[in-house]
Amino acid sequence: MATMQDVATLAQVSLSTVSYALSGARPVSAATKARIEAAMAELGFRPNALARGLASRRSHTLALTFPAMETGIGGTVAEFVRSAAESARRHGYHLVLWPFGPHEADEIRDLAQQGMADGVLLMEVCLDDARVDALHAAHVPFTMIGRTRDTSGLTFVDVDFDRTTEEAVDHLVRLGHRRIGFVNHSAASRDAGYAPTVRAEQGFRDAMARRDLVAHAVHSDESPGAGRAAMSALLNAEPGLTAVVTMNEMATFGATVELQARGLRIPDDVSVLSIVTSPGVGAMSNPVLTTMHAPGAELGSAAVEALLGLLLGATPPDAPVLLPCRLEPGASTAPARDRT
Amino acid sequence: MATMQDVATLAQVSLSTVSYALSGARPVSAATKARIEAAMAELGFRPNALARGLASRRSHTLALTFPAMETGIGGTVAEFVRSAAESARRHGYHLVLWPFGPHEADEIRDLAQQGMADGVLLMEVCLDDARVDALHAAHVPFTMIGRTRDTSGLTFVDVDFDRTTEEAVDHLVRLGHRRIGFVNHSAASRDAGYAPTVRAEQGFRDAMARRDLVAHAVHSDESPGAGRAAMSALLNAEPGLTAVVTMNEMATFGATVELQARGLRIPDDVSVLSIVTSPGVGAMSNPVLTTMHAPGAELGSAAVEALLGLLLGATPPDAPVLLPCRLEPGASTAPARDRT
DNA sequence: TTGAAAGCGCTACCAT
DNA sequence: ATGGTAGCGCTTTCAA
Repeated sequence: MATMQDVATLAQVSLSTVSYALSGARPVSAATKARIEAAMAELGFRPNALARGLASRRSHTLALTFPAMETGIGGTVAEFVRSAAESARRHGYHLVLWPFGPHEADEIRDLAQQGMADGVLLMEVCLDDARVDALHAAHVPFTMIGRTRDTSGLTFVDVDFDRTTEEAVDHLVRLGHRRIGFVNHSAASRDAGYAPTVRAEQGFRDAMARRDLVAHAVHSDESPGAGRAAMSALLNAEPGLTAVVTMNEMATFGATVELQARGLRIPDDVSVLSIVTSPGVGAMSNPVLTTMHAPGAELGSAAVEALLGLLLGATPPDAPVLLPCRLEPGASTAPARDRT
Repeated sequence: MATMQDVATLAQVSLSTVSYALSGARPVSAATKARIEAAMAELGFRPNALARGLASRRSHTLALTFPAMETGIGGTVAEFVRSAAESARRHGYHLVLWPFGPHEADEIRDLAQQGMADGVLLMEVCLDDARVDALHAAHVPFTMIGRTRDTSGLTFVDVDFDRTTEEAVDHLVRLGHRRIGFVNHSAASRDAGYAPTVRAEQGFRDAMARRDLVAHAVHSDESPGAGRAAMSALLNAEPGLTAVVTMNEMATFGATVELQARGLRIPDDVSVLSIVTSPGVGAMSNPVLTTMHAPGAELGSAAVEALLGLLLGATPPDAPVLLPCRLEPGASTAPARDRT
């Protein structure tokens, strides 16, 4: 492998000039630059990333803590990861995956202090998250995907749950629905401080209250069976239900089954609107679900850019990035038909 | 940040002894080792990964080319990525994501030559793959996920399509089915040399031929609409069809819709067996699909271990890893009922 | 069992 | 506009 010194010798310039020609950190005459580039091409020179990192004290690598994804995650996370990796690359950075959960704050901090990454992207942040404190204390630059309860002084990107639930309810209310249910993630996730579970429910309740409507919200484990039971519970609590908002993909599939089992047609009798969904899940149902697709890709690039901003010295948290889910029309929502 | 020299000074030993105490590459007396460890703990010492990599000429990082996932990827890839990242970590390696497609062989080679990664995991390998030639020519250690047409001298892990299709057909034939269809990935993917499309169809045809059965195989784009059309084509070609094997998740959802639309019940009239599936997709249908789940996680760790083997000098390709998909019983396959 | 020192291949400062 | 050079924080010979 050719080194920078080899290039310098061949181009008959000093090593440092080659370095500057490459980084552009100081002007190099067109003539010498041309000779250097010719030499680099001839030798097939590739600058050594580790040497560069060691000398410059920047690894040009970002770390992404990769969630455990026990269950039906996948889609949204995959979109996010891919977008983050691509965005990092566009900015000349690598993305490394650190498969650590919320309880391994020390491991994450230790790795960060090994200098393999210049900053950390923290996925699936909980309302109270030990990793946040650990990284903060260690002065490791990081941005959160999601956000803790208190975000003062922290950088984050997140789904705008308030706006998403507001728009979901708005969509249904405009169709004439007034008896609307909500199938959330599991009670366990809420107890674990999983923020989306908490924020979405609050958003849904607020949106309903704003319209003087009664909010029927239930939790469901991430399985069709649990979703079916949740739908059943919802219908028992409010027999006149005409629409349901779901934020739990596996449960949604069970919920539609329960509706069918009761002889309720989608969307004629009950509208189903699935929010914060992965790409493609809407198409997996019949009829195709109306969904509000989680902005995984946008969050991925936004998170990378926020972190790079931090690295460049943007001490104050830039305008927090809050993105709503976009409505993707399907065939599972329709005007309300009274069934009381 | 404390350096190794700081530790050495505090422990009153030489820098090299600290290094050896850490790596174990040469014996260090228990007493000095204890002093060194105390010093490291006191200083909160973390060895610098870049310096280590530069000096040892090993980055302790593996690169994973991350597929573009234009289409319904997601689940299986996510499983694979997570498992690979975890396995790498267990072995003291990092996993970096390189978002490059099959046509960016040069970029992948260049990055590999920057020394940021000791080896490359190549996902979604095509039958003829430019990346394979590029990496081979550049002497970059790599292992393929999937395999090219000619695998001589190459290391790979892959789904055992022969065994998977054989077991799929076996499962159905044991249930009395003889008129069995196959819904494959798109014709475009076959034309692009996407190996699973080619290998699965061949495996299906072989399995059917072995039993003197007629193989009805069709391609379908990755969408429910295309899947529905494919199912329709299959039924028109063979009205007496009693079972269908699918290897296309989005298409599977459309296929079941087409069956229902024709008044055919699953599994009473037609059995559906979905192969090489992502986790959880079976549960998204009603009835729950019988599936053969792609061994994403197993492939991930196997791929990492194969690559690490290469790095340790295992020049000869170790026993190639070929893993079949495991049957996960659902409610979509049942004994055949003649409909001719 | 331990120490000293020569790099690894760059960046960035101090020169000129 | 260019050159010289001191590190960056380790690994790994070579010596003792």
